[in-house]
Amino acid sequence: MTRGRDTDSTLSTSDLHDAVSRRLARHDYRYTKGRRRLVETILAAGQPVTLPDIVVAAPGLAPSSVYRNLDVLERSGVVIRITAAGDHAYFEFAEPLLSHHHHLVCVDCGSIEDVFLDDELEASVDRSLAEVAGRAGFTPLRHSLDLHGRCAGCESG
Amino acid sequence: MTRGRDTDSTLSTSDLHDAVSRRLARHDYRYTKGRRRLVETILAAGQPVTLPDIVVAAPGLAPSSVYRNLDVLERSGVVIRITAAGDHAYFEFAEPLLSHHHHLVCVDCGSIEDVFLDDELEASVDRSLAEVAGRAGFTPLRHSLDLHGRCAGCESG
DNA sequence: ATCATAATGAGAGTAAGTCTCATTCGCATA
DNA sequence: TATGCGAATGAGACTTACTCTCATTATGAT
Repeated sequence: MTRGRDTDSTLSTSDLHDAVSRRLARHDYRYTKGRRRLVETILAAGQPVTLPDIVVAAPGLAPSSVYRNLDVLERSGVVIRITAAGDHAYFEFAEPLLSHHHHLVCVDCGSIEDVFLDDELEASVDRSLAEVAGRAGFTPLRHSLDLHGRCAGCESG
Repeated sequence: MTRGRDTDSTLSTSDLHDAVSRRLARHDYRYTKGRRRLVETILAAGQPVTLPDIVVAAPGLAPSSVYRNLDVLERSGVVIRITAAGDHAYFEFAEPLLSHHHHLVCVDCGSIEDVFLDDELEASVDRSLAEVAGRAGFTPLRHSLDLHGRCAGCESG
């Protein structure tokens, strides 16, 4: 049973590595073995992951290095940090390494699942947000649209 | 210069206290002096606030009690917790004590400002989210739609 | 007023995340 | 391929937002 996001990803694995390498180089960071392994672990997860998720899936990676490298990847625009409720922050690939999407956030267990909306809605959301932003002198960068509720497991359990 | 959210609020101050009292009672919580003062401090702020904001604005409130009571208010549906980037969580009144709205989140200074969108867009957002949620067996409760960017102060500074 | 129970607050405790620093690695150059 | 320098690593100390504990006090019903 494959749980990866092959169908959702906009890039092949090798293209992903190329893109990550380029983004790191642009910020004078090196694409080391550990960082490559970190990227592969996030990719294999196929959904937003926490630090414990990563360390469990890749025991060779030192927690302090994972924290540091998630920060490096975030600064380089490879990864974004999702600060949801719960103890840990979640990480996943940034756009456009992963195509634009949103989250189903479970208020019970804290799990986060990716979902995709149609482009028309996205466009009207951006238009409306740009309008209110302009009114407030705010410079828009990106929007986040998440649905909070109960996942199938927590609803039935 | 008044900075309160009188114009945005759906309730008068005394109606707010009534509503809070009712919600607390529904969960067998008491509306004590400290909790009343906490609610008034959040109201006076007129925007999402952190724990330090509250303690500075109301030095009489003990931090441990404020943490506990924010939790009580959240459980009772009086307040919501916004876990944005930055060190502290933000709190503001939950809907419908405060009418449905969204946030302009500054990626530089972490400040959060409320904005309001038109009902038509909200409805189509909810419709689309309900569709993808249903597909995933997810039970929707509410959505959050935030715009991330740079506030006027950080953009010019 | 009295009582049972909930709330308070000062401080200890927990743990996610950051920092330090001695060692190791990667990459550019010869 | 060898060399050297700056970046990366990792083990653990450290910071700090937040929670827990518990003795005391306030609250609301009778």
